[in-house]
Amino acid sequence: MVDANLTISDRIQEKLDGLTRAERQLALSILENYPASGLGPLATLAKGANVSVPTVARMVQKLGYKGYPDFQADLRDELGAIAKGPIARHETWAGAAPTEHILNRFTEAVIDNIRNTMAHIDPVAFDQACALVADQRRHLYIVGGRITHTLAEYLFMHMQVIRPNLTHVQSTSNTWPHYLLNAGDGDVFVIFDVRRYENNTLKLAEMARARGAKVVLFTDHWRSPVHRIADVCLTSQIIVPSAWDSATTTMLLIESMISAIQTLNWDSTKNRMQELEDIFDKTKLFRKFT
Amino acid sequence: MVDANLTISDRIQEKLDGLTRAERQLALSILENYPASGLGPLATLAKGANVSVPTVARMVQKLGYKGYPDFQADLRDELGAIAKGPIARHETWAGAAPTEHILNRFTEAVIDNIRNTMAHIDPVAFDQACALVADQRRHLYIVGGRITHTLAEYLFMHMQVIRPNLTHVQSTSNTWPHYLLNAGDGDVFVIFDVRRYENNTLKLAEMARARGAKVVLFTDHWRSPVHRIADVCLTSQIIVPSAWDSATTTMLLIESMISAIQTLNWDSTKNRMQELEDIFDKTKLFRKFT
DNA sequence: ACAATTATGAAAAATTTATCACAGAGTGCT
DNA sequence: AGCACTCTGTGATAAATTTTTCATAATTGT
Repeated sequence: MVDANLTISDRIQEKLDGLTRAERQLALSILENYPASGLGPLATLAKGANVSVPTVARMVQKLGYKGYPDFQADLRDELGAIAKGPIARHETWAGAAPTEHILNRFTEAVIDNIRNTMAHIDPVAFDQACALVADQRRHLYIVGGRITHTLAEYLFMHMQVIRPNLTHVQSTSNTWPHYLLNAGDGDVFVIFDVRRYENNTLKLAEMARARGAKVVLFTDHWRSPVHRIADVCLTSQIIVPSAWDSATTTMLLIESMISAIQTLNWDSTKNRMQELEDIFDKTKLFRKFT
Repeated sequence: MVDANLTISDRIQEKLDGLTRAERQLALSILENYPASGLGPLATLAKGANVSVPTVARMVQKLGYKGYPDFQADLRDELGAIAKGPIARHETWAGAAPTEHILNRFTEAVIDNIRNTMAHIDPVAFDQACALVADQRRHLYIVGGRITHTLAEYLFMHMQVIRPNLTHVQSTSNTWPHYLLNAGDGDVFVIFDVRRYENNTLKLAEMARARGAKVVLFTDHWRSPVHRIADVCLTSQIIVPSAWDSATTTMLLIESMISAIQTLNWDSTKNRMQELEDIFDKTKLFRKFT
């Protein structure tokens, strides 16, 4: 047992730097489901963090405990102390900051956006969109606007790993008409368009449609005019306490889509990822995971 | 393990009448310091309630458990569910889709990431980071890597509106040494580095630091090696059911930061936004809001 | 008040759980 | 490229905790 006035969670975070890879992996696993996971048997904890049993024993010693049971005893004490005090209901997200701190206000707004977006989304439409984007026979065009081009790029980057035959187009660039030259029947356009909707984007969507391409639209819940011609429309709520709109919810939809498509195309994705790994290994662009 | 939707505390109270004297004595003792006392060794619990060891074993069996460890496991599960809070416990987000639909699974993971990130963030560090990035006397460099360059760009785009005197650098590009030439004392580097940590990014950070610049790091909770030299380190949890990591939580932090800085610099931001509007109006790049 | 029944606790047996010592793998350094 | 280093996991050993057994005490019904 060690000093008080400092939760074990704090202590772990503090010592995080002094820990080795496996130990840190373990420490984070403990914090992830704190404190419940630390109150179970050592072996269970080790398994949950994908580390070996002695790693746990070593880490708790580094934290200053005599052994795992000692650590558990302290955890239980802490739990007991919390339970006795006024049960502060989790109204705040960043626990250490007041409710009015921007982190809490912003996070609350984003959670609300997510809840609303998910409540109104049509899973069938989402699945359709995924199927279209996953279909390797169709050339895939990903289109972003002024603000949304970063989102478009994020999707593009991941789709590049999953499948061939795709292009990133920026509607704000004046080169996009050139891309349309090659687009045709059965191709797919994923278009991002949120407030302030862009005229260029609408034009591009119309022309793509005229050429017989499918259109998947990511927009906010006021809906870009593109939605009238889109085959599938995915809307997100984007309201936050800021002068700008939030892209977080849209990002969540994009990542869900990537995850879904990766599953649909898993065989080819797996191979392509492996190849990518090999290339990175050869170029030694990245450090080994530490 | 038994049915859900009923806390163990409830179940004990319910069965209280069916228990014998010693067992009731024990039950009340458990409830007195719930749930901490039930998570310790059986013998300790027995001693605390002044009953014998087998009494405990018998009572948990009456409650429907196979044995004491089984009882403890259920207690821990309950504890885990409480800690996650009512919002995270949401089972389905996309109401129209089944729980196993990727939208629900993914969203749940992201909410969990957000909760964890916010639980462990240091608001003081966050405020410091905001102050550094907001300070217009310092030149601001925003650095992204292979995956993170979209996030970096997103921040860059917004900061461009808020303040002058900033540069977007890509650590994967081989032009970054040129940017460092101009960097010096008192400048600020916002660096994004998540798994697979990039050697280039680390080098860049080191050199920036050597030149007397401040370093603000956005990373995942395994922490990029850059964190050792960073002045402020903001970590996000990024685990999702996918072959890739999630950028959504990091996006949330970035947007919170933008919102915070916009408030700090509100006078200048307001003017700059107005100017931007005027320019857009002139170029007629965007449709009027409909 | 006595017998039958049930509850309780002490102690031993069985099982689970934690600790220790050692060897292999991976890293970084010269 | 080779050596020394640290870190990590496997298997063996020791410790602890839980379960079971059984004898005794308390309780209830007649």
